[in-house]
Amino acid sequence: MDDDQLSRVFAALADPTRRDMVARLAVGDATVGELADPYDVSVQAVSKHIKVLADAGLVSQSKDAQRRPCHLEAEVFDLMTKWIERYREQAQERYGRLDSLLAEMRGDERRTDHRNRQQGAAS
Amino acid sequence: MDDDQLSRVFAALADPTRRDMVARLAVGDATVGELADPYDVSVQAVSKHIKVLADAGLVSQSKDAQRRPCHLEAEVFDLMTKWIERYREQAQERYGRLDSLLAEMRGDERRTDHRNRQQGAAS
DNA sequence: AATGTTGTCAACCAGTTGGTTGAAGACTGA
DNA sequence: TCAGTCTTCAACCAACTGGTTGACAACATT
Repeated sequence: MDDDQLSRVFAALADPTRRDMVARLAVGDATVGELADPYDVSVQAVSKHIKVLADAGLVSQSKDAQRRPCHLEAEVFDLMTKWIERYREQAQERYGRLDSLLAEMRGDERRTDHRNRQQGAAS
Repeated sequence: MDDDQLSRVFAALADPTRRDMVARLAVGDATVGELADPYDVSVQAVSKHIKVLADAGLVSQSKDAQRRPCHLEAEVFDLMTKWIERYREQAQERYGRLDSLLAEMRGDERRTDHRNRQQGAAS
C-alpha cells in the first residue's frame, strides 16, 4: 500500500526537471509561475510536473489568491531513505563477508564492468 | 553528468517488480531464471528489467556457463542517498525556522492536505 | 463591468515503457 | 553431433509520459 507511493516518489524524482524543482523548493516555497520561470517550457507543463510531485506527496500546494505556492514535504524523503538503507545495509553486509568468497571458490568472475554502457550527455 | 545516472537509478526503482528484484538480490546473488521464478511474466521481460537495473548501475552480471548471475551494487545507493539527504536536510532546516513563521504572518494556509488524492491498490 | 494575471483542464502528438512471441546465441551433456 | 537449458535480441503492441495549444476558472485591479 505504501509500495504504490514509493513508486510514485521514485518516478517523480526520475525526471531531472522535477529534481531541479525540488532543489529550488528546498531553498524556499515558490509559486507555479516562479518555478516555471527558469525553464523553457510552458506553464502548463510545469503545472503537470508539480502535480506529479504532489501526487507523490513530495510537494503540497496552498492558496494565495490566484497563486498556488508550492511547499516541499520533507517527511516523504524518509520513506525513500528507509527503503534504500534497508537494502544498502543488507547488501553491504553481505559484501565482504562470505558471499564474494564463495563466489570465487565457485570460480565465476564476479562484477562484470557495467560502468561503460552509456555515457549520455548530462541534462 | 552524474545527473543522468541519477535519473536512471530513480527510474529503475520506480517499478515495484524491479524493487522486488533488488530486495531479492540483497539477500544474495541470483541468475536471471531464479529472479524470474516468482513472477508471472516471461523470462524475457525479467531479462529486460535486469537490463534496466544494470544500465542504472544497480546490478552487475557475471558469466557462469549459460547462466548470468546478478549481483547488487551497493555503492550506487550512496549516490541516491546523497542527493536525498542534501534536500531533506535543507528543507527540514527551513521548516521549523522562520519560513513557516513568515508564511503564517502572510496569512496563507500552509500545507494543503495532499494525502487523500488517490489510494490506488498496492501492487 | 472589463481587463489582466495565475493556474488548471482537455485534447492531441511523438517517444518511451513493459509486456508479448519467435528466433537465435552460447553452453552442457548424452 | 544433437538435444536441452539459459539468456538475449528483434519486432510488435497497448499504455503511459512529457510536451504542445486552446479554453476557462478564479481572483485583483481599474
